[in-house]
Amino acid sequence: MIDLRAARADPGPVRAALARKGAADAFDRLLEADVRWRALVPRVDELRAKTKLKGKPTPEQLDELQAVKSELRAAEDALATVEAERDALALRVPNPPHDEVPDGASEDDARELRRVGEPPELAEPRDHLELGRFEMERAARMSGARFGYWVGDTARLALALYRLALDRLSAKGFVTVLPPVLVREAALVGTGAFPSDEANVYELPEDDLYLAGTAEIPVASLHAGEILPVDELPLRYVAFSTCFRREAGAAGRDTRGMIRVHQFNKVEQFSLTPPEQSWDELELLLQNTEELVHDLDLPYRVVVLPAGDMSSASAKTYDVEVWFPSQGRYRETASISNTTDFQARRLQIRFRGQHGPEPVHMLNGTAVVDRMALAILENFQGDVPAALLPYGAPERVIVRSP
RNA sequence: GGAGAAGUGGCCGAGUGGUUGAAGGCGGCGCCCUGCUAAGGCGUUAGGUGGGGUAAUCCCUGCCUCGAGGGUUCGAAUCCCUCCUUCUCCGCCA
Repeated sequence: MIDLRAARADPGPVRAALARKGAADAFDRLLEADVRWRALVPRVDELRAKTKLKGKPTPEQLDELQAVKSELRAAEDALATVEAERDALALRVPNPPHDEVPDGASEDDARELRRVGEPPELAEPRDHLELGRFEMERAARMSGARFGYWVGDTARLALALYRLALDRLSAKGFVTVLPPVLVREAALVGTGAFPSDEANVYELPEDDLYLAGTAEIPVASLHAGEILPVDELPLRYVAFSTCFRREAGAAGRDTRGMIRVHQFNKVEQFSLTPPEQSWDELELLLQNTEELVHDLDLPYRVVVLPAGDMSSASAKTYDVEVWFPSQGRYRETASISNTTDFQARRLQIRFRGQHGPEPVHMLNGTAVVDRMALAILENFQGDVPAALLPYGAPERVIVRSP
């Protein structure tokens, strides 16, 4: 949710920023509905004021009140209609991108910040399907395409990866969370996943519940509706969860292997900060992710996503992309975003500032994800980085059958 | 799944149809008092939103909000309905 009052006071810059996300039109329609809404408010307020009495009315007053009331009903209905239109439009306006975010809407428009580590020289790299045990055909017979079992050493590698990330972040003061992954619609609206990315969310209509595509969804709602004491900020969490995505619109992409599946596990960082601290916090979350990838000896690069390729909630997103030898390119394995006050407005998470309650800023970022375990398999062709050995990973992933 | 009770401001907690957006307490903030500390005194302190004024972090003013949404009534925190949540008991269960 954008700051509507600020936007109508000075719409120019907001509109220009939103145009970079392709949302200038949505913004215009919102402002137009807002104008109509504000035009109706004074009349309704005036009629409501007329209905207020301090004691029992006289018979003459009663007659007058009846007349006012029917007029008021009509005015309130009109207001409610316009208000619903305005609110629906407001949900469709994304968070304006930060000035440093590049233009463009495709992956190719991302701005590369740096490359760290050297891709390995491999004559004939085997891919993760050969190096790990995923049982994709058996999974497909059970659950369909884009599912896989992690079995044996392969599973232990993944578990060690999660434990490494959870331990590291816990040591940095992030509070560990195991959240619910079945959530109501409000949690998805609150993070901006609805209505912008509705098609990618699994729904359980019998129970009015949805499967969260990331721990960001339930963790963002942890403090929904609260006014937080300022001395408790920043609040930092690290959550482990299974993530579910329909991958609608990804037909034909990454059809081979475990790169893009409907269900995966992720360790996610999440911060709530005062507004003036959120850009430093974004760098901190990125640094945490880079440390993990670096300590896993994975070659990677960092990019800034272009305005049109970010989520609706994000003002600026860094992706950490790890080298995949079987594909000969870097692939996204982490996404770190500052949603500024966008989610905080929707979820009404505030802190008590100098001049009353203000929305906090909220940030989320991948720490580690299953896809990194695939990269580990491919970059070291089955050998396991030393950092994972204390967490129960095998020194070398051996695939046994059946 | 069945039966019952309850949801009020940052927190606790009064309030069963009309000067109640809401007593009192705690916490917070300001001032005073006291070598320091502790204690004490006085005052202040819900959120949202529309409009107006100003150099303004400010002031004036309208409206909405007592879990959410509907309804009854001239008038609802208070009565009715639906939903959500919490607690107690029973049943089931990793």
